[in-house]
Amino acid sequence: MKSTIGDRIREARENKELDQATLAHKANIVTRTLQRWEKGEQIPDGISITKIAKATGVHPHWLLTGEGEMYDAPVRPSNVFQLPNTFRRNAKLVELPIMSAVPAGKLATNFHPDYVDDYIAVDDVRDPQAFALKVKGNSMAPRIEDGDTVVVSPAQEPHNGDVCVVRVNGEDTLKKVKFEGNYIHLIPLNPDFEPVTVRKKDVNFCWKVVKMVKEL
Amino acid sequence: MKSTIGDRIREARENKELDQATLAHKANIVTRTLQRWEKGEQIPDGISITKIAKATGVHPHWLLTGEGEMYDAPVRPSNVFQLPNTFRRNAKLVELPIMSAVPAGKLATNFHPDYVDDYIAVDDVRDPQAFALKVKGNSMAPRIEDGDTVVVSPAQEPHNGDVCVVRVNGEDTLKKVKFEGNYIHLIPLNPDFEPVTVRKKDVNFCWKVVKMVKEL
DNA sequence: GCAAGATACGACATAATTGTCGTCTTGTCA
DNA sequence: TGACAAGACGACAATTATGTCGTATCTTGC
Repeated sequence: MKSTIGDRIREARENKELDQATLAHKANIVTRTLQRWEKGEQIPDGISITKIAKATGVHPHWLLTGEGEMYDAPVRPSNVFQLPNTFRRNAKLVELPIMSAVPAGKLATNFHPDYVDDYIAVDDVRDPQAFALKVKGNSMAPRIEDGDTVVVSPAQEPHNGDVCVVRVNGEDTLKKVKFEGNYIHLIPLNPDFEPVTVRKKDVNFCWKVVKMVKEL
Repeated sequence: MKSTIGDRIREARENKELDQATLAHKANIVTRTLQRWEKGEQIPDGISITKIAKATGVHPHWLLTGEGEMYDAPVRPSNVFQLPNTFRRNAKLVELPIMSAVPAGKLATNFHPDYVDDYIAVDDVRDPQAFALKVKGNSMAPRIEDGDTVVVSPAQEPHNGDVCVVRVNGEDTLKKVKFEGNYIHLIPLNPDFEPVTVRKKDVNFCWKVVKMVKEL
């Protein structure tokens, strides 16, 4: 039972948590057309496939053929650890690896599989790249405290006000972000800490936090 | 000046030395349609693109977008699979992908990331292109046996007496090598097998084996 | 020059895709 | 219960792609 282009378009869209109208708009087509692709009633041309791939962040090769990697390797911590796709496709409850971020400076081993020390079960996380992190430090207190676990979803676009895991020049922090031109403001929730403004080009990645788990 | 899908179709076809009629037949379309694609007058749908890619042996991703590699690398595995550099920098302990070589004949898919089935941790391997292979066959017994894992370092120049992974006319073997003019002697360690002499130009690659891991 | 093979392209009918509009269903939430 | 968002889908016209046929151009080798 192999998947069709339509199936993969839908999977890519749902992983990004876009509705049909939004994705259609991004790809510069109308909703009805996207529906027909997803239903397998019609087949998109090459240029449209490229647009869909760009809008959903998946690899065009995967979208086209179903072979190879769904997402680009560099951003996916999944080459470190990945659950089989079949495990997630029809599952609302998934198990995610918990990585412990090592102290800054030891960049090379950050998010290394050797640092997977536990797993957490969460529901409704569809991003196959999602994983969990143990928080160190109290800059986000009281909402997020030292020792809490956060689930990050790299596939999702971060927006103003979102809490994100941000790596700036090799240093990882967990902050609320605000975008302004070429700069990003990193705002701790804890008033004991000062907001920081960094240049976008200094940011290695900015991953949206979609869930937070606190152990009592 | 960027190339279009049509340009790439033509390039792929000409590299394979197919005429329009032959390729069109392979892809189950008519010549006129192929002409219109190559001229950029019309745009093929996704399924057609896949067929063209298969018939010409190029990567669908390249055909579609012009990005990435056109072909599976015959001499260099780095584009096939590479761990992000950050995972290796300053690291003595690295994790390498284990590729399983698929049967000869399926040359194009040899060492393809889809065939990465496991990882092995080794220390002191600095070649960022290094990867691991599961050995098939017993021609190197008793020192290297079927099922063992070897680490190859394509960046290193092989010399007389080194054990290498050699691909001759599409067939992979693991032998001790000895260079002599335009010829290479491939010497099995197992006396049950005979040495073979091949011409250098028939050798697709010759990669030095730097480590061998045996599971007990 | 001539023949053969490969490519190019116009014209036309057919087939497929797309955009637009309207209606229907389902699930969610206040 | 009603309002609303997301999705599904039928119908129609407009657009685009495809197949078929005929003819023209261009090498290449004899």
